[in-house]
Amino acid sequence: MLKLTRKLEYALIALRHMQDKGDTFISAKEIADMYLIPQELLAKTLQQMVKLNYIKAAQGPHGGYRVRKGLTEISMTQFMEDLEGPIGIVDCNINAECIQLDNCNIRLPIKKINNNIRAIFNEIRVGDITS
Amino acid sequence: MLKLTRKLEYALIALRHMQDKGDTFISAKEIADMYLIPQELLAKTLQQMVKLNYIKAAQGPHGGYRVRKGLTEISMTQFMEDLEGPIGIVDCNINAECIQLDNCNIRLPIKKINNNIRAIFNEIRVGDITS
DNA sequence: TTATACCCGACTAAAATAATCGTATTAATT
DNA sequence: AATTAATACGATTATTTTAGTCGGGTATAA
Repeated sequence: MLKLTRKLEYALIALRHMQDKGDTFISAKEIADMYLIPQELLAKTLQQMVKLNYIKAAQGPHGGYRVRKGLTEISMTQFMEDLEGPIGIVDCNINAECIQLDNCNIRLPIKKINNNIRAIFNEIRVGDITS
Repeated sequence: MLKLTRKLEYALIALRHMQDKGDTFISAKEIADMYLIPQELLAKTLQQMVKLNYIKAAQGPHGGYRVRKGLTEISMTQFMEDLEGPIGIVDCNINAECIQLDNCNIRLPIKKINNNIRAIFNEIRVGDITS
């Protein structure tokens, strides 16, 4: 309940590690070995972040990934939703296709809580975690 | 990601419904029918809440459940943790048995976020949702 | 030309969550 | 006393989500 996914954890760990290394390209393997993360899984996450333009990749020997400038300024909400889709503590906050419709008697207060949580992650920058 | 469980939803829906009905005993069936909740599942949740002394049960025909006074004053944190166990957006906030130990480079900032979320639920009373 | 590293889709495994079933017990009603 | 409507509760199954693996491809430095 209320858990972050491993993917997000791995992404943040990798970002922080890369950030520490400045401009040099870091391979997925190096990070995976260092933090005991399954390499293939990490690689996929990194590839996703390349597509999102969060990081830059270089192929071939001595290749790897490095963080793009400015990444640290984006909010955790955006980061998380880019990687994992919309945040919603209950489904009706996301797809609105609940069978209960108006019959639900806790919809509004739950929605408020959801907004509170979103607000937390809006206040936090990726850089607050990775630098 | 960051979802509440159905069990909690069902529990809150049921509590609110019972609260609206005051002192009369409401059967699991009535609530299940009304909100299209699987009856057996709801029943189990209600039984758990009986054990937690959140509600009172009465067996036999015209039996059912009713809310105990004072329930609305307890915090959502307590409520959620009573029903589903400790809140932790990452595992190391709960069982502390992460293979990475000190090697983890995002432990502290994540812990802060976890505290922020817990703080939200500490501020909210069950009654804020069910009354 | 070889070794290293990214790329990417398909697949499998594991864990968490959700739901069901069967049997027993309780108590109001007839 | 029998019936019926309800809770109690453990065991089991099903579903969904999350996590992880595999295989074949492409790029590039040495």
